[in-house]
Formats: sequence, C-alpha cells, structure tokens
Amino acid sequence: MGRWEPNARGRLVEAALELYSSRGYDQTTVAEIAKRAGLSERTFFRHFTDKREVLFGGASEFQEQLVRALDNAPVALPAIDVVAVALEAIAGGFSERHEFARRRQTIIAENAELSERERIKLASLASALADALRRRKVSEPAATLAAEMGIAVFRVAFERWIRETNQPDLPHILRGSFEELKTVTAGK
Amino acid sequence: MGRWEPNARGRLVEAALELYSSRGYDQTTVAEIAKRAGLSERTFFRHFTDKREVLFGGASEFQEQLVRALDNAPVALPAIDVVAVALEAIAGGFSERHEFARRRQTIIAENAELSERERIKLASLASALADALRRRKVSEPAATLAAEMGIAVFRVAFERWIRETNQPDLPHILRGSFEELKTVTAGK
DNA sequence: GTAACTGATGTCAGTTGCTGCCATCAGTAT
DNA sequence: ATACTGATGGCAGCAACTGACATCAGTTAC
Repeated sequence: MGRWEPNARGRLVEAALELYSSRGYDQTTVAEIAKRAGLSERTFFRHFTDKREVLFGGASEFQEQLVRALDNAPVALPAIDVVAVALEAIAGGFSERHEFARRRQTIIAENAELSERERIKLASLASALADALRRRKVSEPAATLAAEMGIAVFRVAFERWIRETNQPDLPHILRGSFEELKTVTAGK
Repeated sequence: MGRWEPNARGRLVEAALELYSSRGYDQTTVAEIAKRAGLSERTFFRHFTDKREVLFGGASEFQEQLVRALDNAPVALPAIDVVAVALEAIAGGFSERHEFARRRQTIIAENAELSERERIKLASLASALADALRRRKVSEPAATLAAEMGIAVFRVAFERWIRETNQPDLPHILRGSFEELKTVTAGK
C-alpha cells in the first residue's frame, strides 16, 4: 500500500469500527487501528483528536444540517414545534444508514467512555439548537428547555428506530414521540 | 504526616479542588494531587477510578436520595409531577453547599472532559429516575421522557441557582422552571 | 501477649493514549 | 528543474492508569 492511498480518514473509521466490534473498544489500541488502515499511529491523531472521536466524525455535519433546518422553519410556529419540524426534516436522511447506525450504536452502548462522548455530542447539539432558537427571539429558559426536550425526544426515537429490524421511518417515530412528550408534560 | 492520617479520600478531593481551580485541570497531574494530600499516586487510583471522578464522588448518594424521594411520592400524581416533587424535596439540602457547588461548577465548566463526566452522571440520574417510574407502573416512553425532562429542568434551575449571588432557594427556582416547561411543551 | 489476619498504603515496572519536533515524500505551481 | 505545500512517518517523551508485591497499623484469635 503506497503512502498516498486515498481516503485515509475513511479507512481509519472503517478499521476502528471493525476492531472495536470484534475485540472491543478497550482491547483495541490506536496502533492497531492505524496499522490496519495502512497508516501510522501518529497519523491517526492528525485525523482525530482522540481514540473515541473516530466514531463521531459525522456529528458536526449533522449539527450544521439541523441548525440550517431550524433556521428555515416557518416563523409562526412555537419553539417546541420548530424543533420538531427541524428534527423530522433531517431524520429522513437516516433511512439509508440504518445498518451503519446500528453497528455503531452497538459499539457505543457497550462502552462507558464512548457513551460519554455520545452524550456530550448530543449536549452540544442541544446547545446549538438553543442558540438558534434565541436567534429567533425565543427567550430563556424556553429556548434551552425546548432544545433539551427536542434532543431527549430524538434519543428516545432514535433508540427505538435502531431496535426495529424492519426499518420503520425515523421521521414517523419522531412525530409519535413528540406527541408522547406533550401528553407526558401535560401531566396525564 | 503519618501513613494512616484519617480521611484520605476527603483530603484527595480537597487537594484536587484547589489545584484544579488554581492551575487548571489539564495542568494538574495526579501525582501532584496525591502529594498535596500526603499520599501516593497509586493510592489516588484506589479511591477514584480516574482523574475526573474525584469531583463526582457525591453523585451516587444524590442518586439514591432522589430515587428514595421518588419512591415516597404520593401515588396519585402524574409522572412529571412525581419527578418534580422528588427533585424539589432533595434540592432543599443544597442550600448549605452553595459555595462548594459554585467552586466545583466553575472548574467543570472550564473543561470539556469534566463536562462530559457531568453529563454522564446526569444521564445516569435520568435513567435511574426512569427505572423508578417504571416501578410505579409508568409505561414507556412516558417514563424515559418524564425522567429526561426532569433532569433538563434540574440543569436549568441549578445553573440559575449557581449564577445567583444572593442564594435564592433552589427548590423555589425548580418549581418555577417546571412551570416554564409546561408552558413550552404546550406550544406557547 | 503474641501470632495471624485484614485493609489501607507504598513502590516499581509496564502499557497505552496522546503530543511535539523534525524528516520525508508526492503533487503542484513557478 | 526548483520551490512550495500538505500529508505522512519516525522518534522521543509525558502523563494516565494497571498489576504485582511488599509494608505497615489496627483487630481478632488463641
């Protein structure tokens, strides 16, 4: 394998995914991942800030998409519905990646460190949402709460979507979960 | 300092708190903390699983208290109100520790790794709450959502409480934040 | 009262995640 | 050709963490 094979980053992700799921996250060293991808350990750390991040590369794009979707939502809607609309709009893109998402989620669920990283990504998502809401003149703490609610609902819906073998629509599950949210907080 | 000075754990916490806030989390080594507490680095890792955990020792007690409070809440209440009641009951105990909480929170807010750990503690809290709700025959996803909402509200309220110099009542802030939540999710 | 036991600690060596520094190599512009 | 740029390798080193074993103080058994 030559020094300049294309898509170094993608190869690292794939190698990590394979090793993490076969022998476990803890039992995999960065050196092994790099070797499998035909690169050096040093290069791994040029592409990813740490050993976990290799599984969370897509998070920032997702966040940007989400914020864009929120910015484009109808002006008249109440905060919580704006969040719902934005999430449902983005969720459509997940349908093709059901298998990948499942593989990745299995690895994350098995390891505490990875779960931590996942949580912080979702937290960052929530705070980006809250920012975007404030830009729409939603006041505090409504903005934070609406954003936080939205992410919680997303987690619940995503988990359900992952569990389902027959791949139902993520946007559809989302819509149902938002309905649930309203029922719950109404105190029923 | 003799080998068997009392309260090794407490000394480690105090030493860590001082060092983290004076020179920063990253710039503090575990060896330094241990030395300041009159102990060896190895002993630090016998008391805490990692360098962050020294700031989160109280989390498990808090969780137990919270679950107990929830188990003791009136039977007839809807899920979200059960969570609110339990949180408000526990929050009373915070009033004396306002200064400590503030010190700790400042350190945590300044460091990404520590924020991650904080998030995962809150997540664990949420899942313990959800378990307790299910024990009360609250079904899914209502249990998860109510728990998650409760923790989100708690975060918002706690943050506000930390910011206030004149030490208002945390339970009081909590109650107001729960009201906000209901308004927000109602779509106002 | 001494010996065995227990639990907290120290010491030391070793692994691994991660960083800084500098050399090297491929492609591109000059 | 030459210089420049960007991705990579190689190496040295720090700090987080672990395992194995010795040590010491307090307690219990005899």
